[in-house]
Amino acid sequence: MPVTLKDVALRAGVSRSAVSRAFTPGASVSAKTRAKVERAARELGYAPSALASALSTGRTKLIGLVSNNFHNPVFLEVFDRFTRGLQERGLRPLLVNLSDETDAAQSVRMLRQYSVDAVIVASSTLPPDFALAYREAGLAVVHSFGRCEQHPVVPVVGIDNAACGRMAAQTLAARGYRRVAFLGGPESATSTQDRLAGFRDGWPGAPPPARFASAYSFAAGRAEMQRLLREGPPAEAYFCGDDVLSLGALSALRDAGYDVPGDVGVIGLNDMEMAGWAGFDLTTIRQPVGAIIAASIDLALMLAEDPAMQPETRLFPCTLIERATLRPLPAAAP
Amino acid sequence: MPVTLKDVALRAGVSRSAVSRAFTPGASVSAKTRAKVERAARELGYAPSALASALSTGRTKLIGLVSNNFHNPVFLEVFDRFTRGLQERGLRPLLVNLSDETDAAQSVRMLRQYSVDAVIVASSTLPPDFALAYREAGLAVVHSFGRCEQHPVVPVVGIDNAACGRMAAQTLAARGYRRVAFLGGPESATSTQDRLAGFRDGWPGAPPPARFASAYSFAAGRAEMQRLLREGPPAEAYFCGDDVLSLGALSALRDAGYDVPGDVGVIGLNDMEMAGWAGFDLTTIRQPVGAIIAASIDLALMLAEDPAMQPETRLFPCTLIERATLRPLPAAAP
DNA sequence: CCCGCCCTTGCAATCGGTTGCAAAAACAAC
DNA sequence: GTTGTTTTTGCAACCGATTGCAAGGGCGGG
Repeated sequence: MPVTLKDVALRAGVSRSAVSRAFTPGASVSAKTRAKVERAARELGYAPSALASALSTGRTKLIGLVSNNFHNPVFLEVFDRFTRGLQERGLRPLLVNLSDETDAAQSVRMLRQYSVDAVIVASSTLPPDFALAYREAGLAVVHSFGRCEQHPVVPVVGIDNAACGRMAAQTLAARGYRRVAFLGGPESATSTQDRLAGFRDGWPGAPPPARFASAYSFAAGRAEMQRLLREGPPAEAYFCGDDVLSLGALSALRDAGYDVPGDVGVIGLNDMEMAGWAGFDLTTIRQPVGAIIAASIDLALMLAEDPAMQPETRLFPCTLIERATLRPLPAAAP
Repeated sequence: MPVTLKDVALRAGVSRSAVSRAFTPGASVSAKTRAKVERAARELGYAPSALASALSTGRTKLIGLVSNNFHNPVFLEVFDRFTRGLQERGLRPLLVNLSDETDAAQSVRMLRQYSVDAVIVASSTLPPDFALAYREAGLAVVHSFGRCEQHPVVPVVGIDNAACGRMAAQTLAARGYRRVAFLGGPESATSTQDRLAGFRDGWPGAPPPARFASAYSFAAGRAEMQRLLREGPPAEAYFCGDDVLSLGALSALRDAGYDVPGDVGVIGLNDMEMAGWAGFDLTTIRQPVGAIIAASIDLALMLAEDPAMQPETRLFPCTLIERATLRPLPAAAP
C-alpha cells in the first residue's frame, strides 16, 4: 500500500539512488532525471520515510520537548511557540509530560529509543541536575526557563531571575511601599530561590519575609495567601513569583475584603496573556517568552550539530509592564 | 557511540536474533539466553532503536496529535491528559500545531513521513472534512471534540452539542429568564452551529438571537460583548459557546456596569479549570474531557489495529455545574 | 542407547532509505 | 576524432532492527 522509493524508481525508470538524490538537496542529479523522478513521485503520491532515512543519516528531525508544567496557563503559550518554531525549521516536537514522575531515567530511555536530535527541557521548576541526566545519556539538551549559572552544565536559556527580583524590589520601593513580602512558587524551584534572593538583594530595608506556594498554580497561590491572611494583616505589597500565583493571591485578597491596589499592591512575573485580561490588569514583569524559545531552538540545533559545544547561558532582559495592581509612582518632587 | 543490538549480541555471545527475541515479549527464548542478553544489555546501557524496529514491524508507536487551538486554556488540560494517556499506553505524541495553516496536505505529508500509527485531531473548530483528508491519505484518524454525526466519515468522540444547547436553554428557562441570547465562537465552527441549534430547539419561546465571536478566546468574547452592548441593552442571560468566551463576555459586562448575575446571567460550556477560580465562579456545562480523551485514544488504537473498522461516534453526557453567574432556581411552588 | 518431538537458535532476507566508489556519459578543448 | 575533465549514474554495502525457515540441541519414552 505505501509507496516506496523503489516504486518511484521503477516508474521513473531510474535507479533507487537517483530517486534518493533527487530528494536530497545539494546532491548530484541532472535536471532531466530530477524532473522524471519528481513527476513519478507526484503521480504515485510518494512521501519519503523519515524513519528509514533517519536510520542511515542518524538525524530524525525529532526534538524531545519535555515539561512538567501543564497547569500554568503560560505554558500553553510556550507550547504554541515551541511547536511553531520547530515546525518552521522542519522539525517535529515529541512531547513528553513529566507530571507523573520526576525520574529522568524513563524519559531518557524513551528519547534515546526514538533517537531525537535534541531535547529541550522547558521548566522553571526542575533542578539543573535534571537536564544533566539527559546530557550524561549522550543527548543534546537545552534547559529553557532554567537557572542561569556562571558555568552551566548544560546550555540554559532564560531570564536573570535575581535581576527580576531586584527590579520588583526597586519598583515597589519607588512607589513608596515599606512593608513588602515575597510570595513564591515551590521553595525547591531554583526560579523561586533566585527571584527571592534578588528581591531581598534589591530591597533597601531589612530582608522582606517570604512565603512559598506549593506549586505554580492559581489554587496554590490563593491557598497560600489565605493562610497568610489568617495569620495576620497582609503586607503593603507582594512580589509574586509568577503571574498565575499572583492571580490566585489577588482573588484571596479581594475575597477577604482588601482592595488592590488600594489596600495591597501586587506585582507578578511572566506577563502571560491572562495577566492583561480586563478584570485582572496585573502589573507584572514581562519575560520575553518568544525570544527565549527561539534561542532555545537555536542552541538545541547547534548542540545537535556539535555535541562538544561548550554549554553557554543565554539571558534575556525583562521589562516592567505597568497595569493596575500597584499604586502609581508619586509625582516627582518639584 | 550508540549501543546497538549487534554489540549486545557480541557481548552476550549469542546471535542478533536472540537479542531481538529477548526483547520481544512472547518470542521463543530460553531463560538462560534471556538472562545472558539482559545482563549484557544492562551492562552496555542498551536501548533498542524504535526507528529501526518500526521499519520492520510497521508500527512506530507514534501518535500524531493535531490541534489548532493554542489560545483556549482548556487545551492545556487537553494536552496534559492526552500526553499522559498516551504515555501510559507506551505511545508517544507527535504534536502538530495547525495555527498557521488550515491546509491539511502539509501535515498529512509529514505525518505519513513519520508513519505515525494513528492521528488524533483535537479541535472543535475544524470541519469534519479536515479529518477526512487524513483518512483519505490512509492514516488512522480520530476526531476528538468534533461534530457527532449519525454516519460519521471518521470516528468522532465528543459531546452532543445540540443536547448541550438544549440543556442551556432549559436551565435558563427554569430560572425564569425570558429574553436570552446566544454568544458563540466562530460561526463556521460546527460546535458553534450545533450548540446554537440545540439552544434554539430547547428554548420554549421564539428563537433567541445569536452573535458570534471571531474565535474561542477571551479577547474575542469580550470584544463581541462590547460590540453588542454598544448596540443596545444586553439580554437577560447569555448562553456562551465556551468558557473562555464567557469570561471575556463577563468582563465586558462588568466593565459596563452590569452586575452578574444580578442584571445579566451567563452560562458557559466546558468547565475548564479556570471557570471554577474564585472571582469567576462561572456556571457552566461540563464537558467530560477526561473520558473523551480516553475514548479517543482507545478508538485510535482500535483503528490502527483494524483500518477497515467502521467509523463510529462516541458521545459523552454533559452535566450542569452550578456556580454563581446565573440567578438561583425559584423556590418550588408549594 | 536410540528415536522422535519440540523448543532454541542462527542464518539470511527484509524493512526504506543513504552513500562511497567506480563506471559511464557528457562536455570541452585540441 | 581523440584526449582529458567533470557530471551523472548505478551498484552494493550499510543503518538497526525483525522474522521465516531450517538446523541444532535437549529431553522423554521405549
